[in-house]
Parts: sequence; structure tokens; C-alpha cells
Amino acid sequence: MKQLYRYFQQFSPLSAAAKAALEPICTAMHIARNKDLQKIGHTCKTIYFISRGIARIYYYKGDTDITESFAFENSIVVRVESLFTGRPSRKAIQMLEDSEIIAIDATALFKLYDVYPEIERLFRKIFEASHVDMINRIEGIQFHTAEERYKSLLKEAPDIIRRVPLKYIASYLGITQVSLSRIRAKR
Amino acid sequence: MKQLYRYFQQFSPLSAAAKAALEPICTAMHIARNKDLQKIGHTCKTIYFISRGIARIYYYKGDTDITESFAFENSIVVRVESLFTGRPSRKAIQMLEDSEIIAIDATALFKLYDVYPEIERLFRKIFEASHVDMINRIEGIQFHTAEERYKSLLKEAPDIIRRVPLKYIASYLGITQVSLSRIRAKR
DNA sequence: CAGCCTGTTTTACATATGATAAATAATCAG
DNA sequence: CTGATTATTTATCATATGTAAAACAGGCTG
Repeated sequence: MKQLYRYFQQFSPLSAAAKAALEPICTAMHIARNKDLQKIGHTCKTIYFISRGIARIYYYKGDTDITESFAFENSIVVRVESLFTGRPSRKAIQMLEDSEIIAIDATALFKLYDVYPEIERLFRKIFEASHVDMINRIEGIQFHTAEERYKSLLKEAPDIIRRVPLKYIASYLGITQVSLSRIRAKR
Repeated sequence: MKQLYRYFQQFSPLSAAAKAALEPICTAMHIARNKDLQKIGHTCKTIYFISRGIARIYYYKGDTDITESFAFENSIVVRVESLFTGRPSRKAIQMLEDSEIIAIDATALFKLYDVYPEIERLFRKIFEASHVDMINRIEGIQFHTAEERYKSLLKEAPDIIRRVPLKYIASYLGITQVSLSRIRAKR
């Protein structure tokens, strides 16, 4: 929980009362490498904080597995399009390493919003930051070549190459594995 | 203002007191066709509601003009990556038709958040909806062909073709105008 | 250790898209 | 209305990426 509160602190301060209210809706859990944290078709009612490990959100287009995003330790992973709409998600969350997770019950959290506006504010800011990330990602996908995208990924997250299979990285970059292999061969 | 409150109503109810507090921070304005509502380099401190007209957000990559997004009447247009970070935006907002706008002073709005949690909640939900749109857009850009993207745009916003020059639509779809022209010629 | 998965790279070929330039078409100002 | 500007389409050629299949590599399991 300490690690989680440190994460929260980056966005917005919390009173002791708010922290005490959050405590009972958080559950620590361990997930084994390659296991799904949430399955396709499930409606997202949980916000996950990654204490240790890497998550990826993926879905199927036809029968190809496509990685929508990665999330590393000290960040949150959520299928926003399901959590915010209440609709089932076509996406799954998988952990790529043995991982330590804190699961935050979103239904209970949203009730806390009515009592603690500071909690609502905290999560508003957390999701605003990821909203900004999405907008920057669109710019990246739309107007950079695959090679530029690969290089900037390396720069932002250099250890991703060691920790994540290239096939997942390829679809995250919007290209095939063959294409990624060609780009890597250039250097 | 009636139109704006009707828009708000879709997301979250507002008390009479909250409405009264919002009133003085909203300014109606008229913008001529093709004029910029906000320039490149400006830090976004205003949220715009479009009563009538179409906006586009654009930026330059080198010397090519790229359309990031469109916004139609009865929606909000904002350079989120600037508003949420307080950093200057590399993007501009331009109105593509003679337009009626309501400008909401964001600095004043954020102060109202402290007094009226219901206002904070309303805007949280408004931005959550656009966050979800961004995520769906990423999926669209990343794993549909240009032709699929064009067709689905036609389906979502059929009148965009009549109201927006194709060159802007092309860069929005992530392709050149020549390429869009080829796709259109197929039918 | 051997054999079998799974992940990655390489090759060959097909195709969509980009770049550039020229031809049309539409729009606008005087 | 006319000429000039801007938008759109068409043509040609170059290139990046996709598809499919095979080769290669590494790691895991019996």
C-alpha cells in the first residue's frame, strides 16, 4: 500500500481519512507469468495498480492477437473503454511476468467519490494523465513511420526489449513481426 | 446557454446554484470561417462548446498541415494535452464554418471545482467520454486499412464530406490526399 | 541429451501507400 | 463574367509494409 500511496502522491494529496477509506477496497494479489488478469468479454469493474511486473492489454482482430498497450510497475492498468461505459470489453489484460498487483474495487471507489471529493479528484487526475498519453500516442501512430515509433519506444522504455516478446511489441507498434524484424536488422 | 446545459445534462445533473456559478465564466462568441480560435504555441486555458459550426485541431509536421481531430456542433473542443498539463500546445484550433461558440474560462472553472464537486464531476465525465473516444480511435488507426477508416468515418459522420475539405479528412485518416482520392475513386 | 515448442529472422513476392507532377474542377475576388 | 487561386483527381514511379513459407535459435521438458 505504501507504494500505491506514493504513486497517488504524484497526482494529488490525500487526507488520512481518505486513505483509511481506500484501504478496505484494495486487495493485494499475485498473478503468474502469462496469466490473464481479466478475460475478454468481462466488464471492467476493477482498477489495477502494478507493484511489480508488466501488463499488456490485448484483443483479437480476426484470429490475430493485437497488443493495445503495455503497463509497467508503478502504474495503473485499466480497460478504460469498459470501466467508463459499463460495457463489456473485447480486450483482456495479461501479465507478462510474475506480478504483484493491488486491485481497487471500482464500484466501491465510485461510491467513495460521493463522500471524499479528494478521491474523485485524485482519480480524475490519474485518468487525465492517461488521456494525455492516448492523445500523444495517436500523434505517434498517425504521423511517424514504424521505424520512428520503434526508436522512440526504445527511448521511452529501453528495457521493454528484454522483458517483452517482440511479437507483442510489433502489434503494439502497428506492424507485423516480420516488419519489426526488418527494422531491427537495419542496425 | 440553454443548448450548453442540455449538453451537460447528458453527462451529469447540475443544481441551480451550480448553473448560476457557471454562467459568469461562459462567454458567447462568433468566429468567422477558416479563422483560428486558438493559435499554435498558446497554452490552453479555455474549454469551447460549439453551438454551431465545425472545428478542427491541427498542427504542422515539418511543413505539412495535419488534422488531429474534428469537433461538430453540440460538442466540446479542447487541446487536452495542453489544458491538463499547463504546457503550451503545438496545435491550433480552427473553425471550418462561421461558428457560434461558448468559451468557458478553464482557470475559473477549476476554482469552481473546489466549491461545487458536482461541477468537477460533470467535467470529469465529459472528459472521460472523450478519453474513451481516443482509445477507440487508436484501435481504428492501428488496425484498420485506410479504406476501412474512410468508410467508418462516412458512417459516423456522413455530412463531414459536404462540410469539410478532403485534404483535412485525408490527414485525419492518416493518409495523403492522393491516397484518399484513390480510395474514393474505387466507388 | 534429444526432441519439441515457441519466438525470431530471412527470403520472395504482392500490394498499398507515398512523392511528385500534371490535369481538371471548383471557388472566390474583382 | 473572368481570371486567379485553391481543391481534387489522375498518372507515374519508388518504397515500405504485408503475406506466406522456410530457416534458424533458444529454451523447456521428458
